[in-house]
Formats: sequence, structure tokens, C-alpha cells
Amino acid sequence: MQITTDKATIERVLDRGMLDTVLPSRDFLISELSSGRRLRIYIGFDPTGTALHLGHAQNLMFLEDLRKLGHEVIILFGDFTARIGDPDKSSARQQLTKEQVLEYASGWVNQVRPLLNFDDTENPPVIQYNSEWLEKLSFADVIQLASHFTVQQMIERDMFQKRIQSGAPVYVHEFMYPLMQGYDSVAMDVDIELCATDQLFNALAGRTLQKKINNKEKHVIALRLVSNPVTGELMSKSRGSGVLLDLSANDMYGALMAQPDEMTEIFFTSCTRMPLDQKETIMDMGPRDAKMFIAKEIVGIFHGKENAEHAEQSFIETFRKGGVPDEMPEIKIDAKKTLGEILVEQKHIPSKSEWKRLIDGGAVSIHDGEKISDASFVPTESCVIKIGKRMFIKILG
RNA sequence: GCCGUGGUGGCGGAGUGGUCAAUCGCAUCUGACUGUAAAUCAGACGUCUUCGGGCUACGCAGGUUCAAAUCCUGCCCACGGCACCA
Repeated sequence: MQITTDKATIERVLDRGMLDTVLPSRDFLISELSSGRRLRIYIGFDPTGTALHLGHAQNLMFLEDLRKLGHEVIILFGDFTARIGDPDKSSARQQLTKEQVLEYASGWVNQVRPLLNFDDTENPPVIQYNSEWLEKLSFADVIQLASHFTVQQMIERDMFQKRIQSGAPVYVHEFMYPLMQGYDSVAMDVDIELCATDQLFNALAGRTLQKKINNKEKHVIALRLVSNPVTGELMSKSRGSGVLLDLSANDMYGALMAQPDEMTEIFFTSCTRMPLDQKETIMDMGPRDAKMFIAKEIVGIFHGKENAEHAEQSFIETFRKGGVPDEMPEIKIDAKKTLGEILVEQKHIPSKSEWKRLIDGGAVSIHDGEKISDASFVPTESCVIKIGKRMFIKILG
């Protein structure tokens, strides 16, 4: 595998617009990347939920860029660290079971796949799990690791300061988290850690340890978090504002379109690899069309061009023209049961009360037909039922 | 070990005997407006219902009362502070 030493190419990768911080320095990093030496670069994710989102995708795409330069890249799933939980701003995170974490991780592997070229036989990306080494550490090892840091260094961390000031608890095990993540760097003996800015503290712990234990300089590349430039809001699953990577083509397209307009440009930069000089042309298409363009582009990365095209057509058909999507859940007519009962049974609606609320709110209608205002409505012939803005159910007679 | 505070709906957080299925904020859902946007406005937001009302819920278990999230007893859990530290 040829290592790219051309500085202009390297700078093009670094300067796409996601970079936030480089430690110890950008110049040093460039000189390392262009030295012709094959570097080992890693990024870590803790599988704490079912799906990655577009913010993670940004980081992985950046990692792929570095891989294409010829360097060895590792995607580390923190199956061990996920169980302890990275300290949160306000509280200690809940600890997960091993089974739970492994289940999440297996899903994440699939979501990562489209973003890097795993078919590259010369320089394929590598996936690792940190339980492999963290599980083996003895108490003595841990104490040895801990001796490299002071309590002052730990509580200096912003989130701990805030908690201490507000009288909220800071648990001892939370200090272990940076140690663990730091030890990952040592165990894999990496040259560079790629992360988002929220991971800087942990990444720096790895820098410290790598220097003290392996006597090696570890570079940290921190990418900015994908956030709304107007409100500053992060993509977040809990607020339902994220675009999750396990969505179907149609849903992902829809989720992208539902993002505020001001996100379009950021998505262009962070989550596509279209040349930067096309940005202006695309943004000039107008807010809606630019967003559609980007949405199709991103869906294409995960589901292929053809499916992306499909998703766009389906979107236009369904939402702009008021049609119905080409695929939807189907249910069979049962003369003994009301529509509401069937939908609750099949988990399309959580409860009968909810069904009644939807009816009262005027959310349920027969496609191309009138609203259903009777909660005990029993379908008698094949039709399509629309519930809310985007739930369509095909009724089969 | 001692002292103190507190455990309420997805979250934050009111409520301190009745009008409490529980103020309010966030999140969510629906409607209007639209570009499935966003912003805004309106409504909903335990569950079952023959739409009268049931039932289950304010850490757990008992009790007092016509009536308890609210009072009493016991228990469990959490946090803060103090003390102890060969």
C-alpha cells in the first residue's frame, strides 16, 4: 500500500471543514502524515444504544479519508467502556450489561460498513473491541495506570467542576473512564486518535499514557460536533433530532428533510464527499432543493444510488403530492374487530386511548377520502388508511 | 457511626389531607400554516370503557381517616455534611 506523502493531498483531507483541534499541533501532524511512515489511527465508539447517527458518520468518513492516504485505521468498539459509561454532564451514566452492549455493537458494525471500504484487500479497516485488553487488567495494573494522573487533573474537568459546585455526586469509577480510554491507545499502540471534541479529555489521557508507557507521541485529531449552527443543538436521539444510521432509505431521506435548513451546508461538508467547490452551486438551488440534493446523496452512501433515487421519488409522491408511499404495513380486515383494535394488537398504535385521541384530533383518514371520526370504525373494503403525517396502513379486504 | 435532605408521570420539577390522573417546563403526538420543513399558533399527552364511569399509579409494606401523593409506623434506596481512620 502506497503511503501518500503529498502535502497538498493531506491538507485537502484535513481542511474539508470538520477539524476542530489538533494536538500537539497541526504542523507536527502534517509532517507525520507525510513522512511516508504508515501510521496507526483509531477512533472509538461506545455501543450504548441501538444506532449510530450522522455525527458518527462524519467521523468515520474522515477516518476513511485517512485510510485512503495509506494509513492503518482501527474502529474500536468500546464494549468494555460502554459498560462503565462515560461520565455525563449532569450525572453518572447507567451501566449496561455485557449482553446488551454486544448486541448494540453487532448492529453498529453493520452501520459502519458502508462508510469505509472493507473490501480493500491491501489496507482494510480493522474492527477491535476493548474488552480484549481491558478485561485482563488486574487491580494492580489499574492502580499503576491511575498513578500517572492526579486527582487535580481529573476534577479539573469541566463537567466534574459543575457537579461538585452543584452538590451532585461524582463517583470514583468515573475517574476510571479516561484511564480506560487512555489505555486503549497504549494497548493498540496508536499514533493518532480521531475523536469528536467531546472526547478531548479522554483522548488526552491516552496521549499522556502513550507517552509515559510507550514513550511515543500520540496525535489527537478532534472533529467538531455536528450541531445546528443557529441553535447550537446537537443531533440527539433523545430529542429525536438525529438521523440514525439504521434507518431505511425512505425513513433516512425523510429524517434528513426534517432537519432544519441551516443544517444542509453542514451535512454537505461533513457527511458527503462531494468536492467543496460544488457547495455554492448546490446551496444556490434554494433551501428545499439543496436539502433534497444532500439528502439523496447521503442516503445513497448507505443504501446505494438507486434506493436513494427511489426514496426521493417516494418522498415527493407522498408528501409533496399527497400520494402514498410504495411500501407500507398491511393488515387484513376482520369483521369482528374495529380498526383501532387491530392496530393496537399489531403494535402500530400503543393503546386504545391513543387511538381515540388520534381520532379526536382528526389524524386518521382514508386516503383520498374522508376523515374517520368514529373510533369504532370497522373497515369493510380494501383501502389505505393515513394516520398523522406519515403513517400509512394498507387494509386488505 | 452521627446529623441532615430527599425518593412524584419519558425527563426536570410543583403539590404537604378532599375540586389530584396530579400546576408548570422540556421531550413526544395531532391539527393549522408549509417545503413531511424550521419558526409560530391551537389541542392532546396512564389505561379500559356500553362514554355514565371503572381500574392502576406519587420508593416498598402496613396503618389512621368518610377521604391520603399529602398524616402515622416500619422498611428499602439515594444524596450532602460531619466524625472515625492502627
